[in-house]
Amino acid sequence: MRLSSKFFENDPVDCAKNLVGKRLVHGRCSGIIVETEAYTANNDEAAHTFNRPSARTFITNHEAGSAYIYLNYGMYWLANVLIKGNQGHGFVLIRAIRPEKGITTMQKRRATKDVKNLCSGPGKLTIALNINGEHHGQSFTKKSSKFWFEDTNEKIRVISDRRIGISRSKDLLWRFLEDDSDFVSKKKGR
DNA sequence: GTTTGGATTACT
DNA sequence: GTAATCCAAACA
Repeated sequence: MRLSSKFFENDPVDCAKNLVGKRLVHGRCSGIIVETEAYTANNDEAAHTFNRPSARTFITNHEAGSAYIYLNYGMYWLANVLIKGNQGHGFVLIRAIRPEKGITTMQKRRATKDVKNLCSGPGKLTIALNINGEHHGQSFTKKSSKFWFEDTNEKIRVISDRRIGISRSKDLLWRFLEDDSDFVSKKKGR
């Protein structure tokens, strides 16, 4: 079952947690999400909404479940889902997936054979799945969507950790990942 | 028009 | 440890 827009009309932090274990599909490639991060439009200094008017405009002009995709460090596309909850809006950054289908295609795109290294980071998975700026603003939840999320029967132990690569609001435990997974960008320190 | 700061990755 | 590389925003 594809996730409908209802799924993304919720609290961004809950959505980030709940997306771990779901399947992300684009074309013939797919994988199980093992790592996400939440960013909220209110009171989160690390979110784009804090100092980017364009991000706030994006929220106003798009539905829950739309893709917010941007170029980071001038080289890597990062994929987010727009979340619009009653309590507040925000984004969920997809940070890592465990590859399922289309592995040879992904290996070619990423120029590596190591499956554990294919999609273990936000910039890596967009390359492997061929997601880029052309997809900015497109929907994850429509019938006509090129990419979408699916429910699964995965039994995954989800743990929370501090978000990675940000300088502000570092102490919030808004990174969600599968415990002891080999497919995440970074395991939680013990 | 110029400067600044990134939600990263691969390589040494 | 650090180079690679570019856009939006802020400033002048």
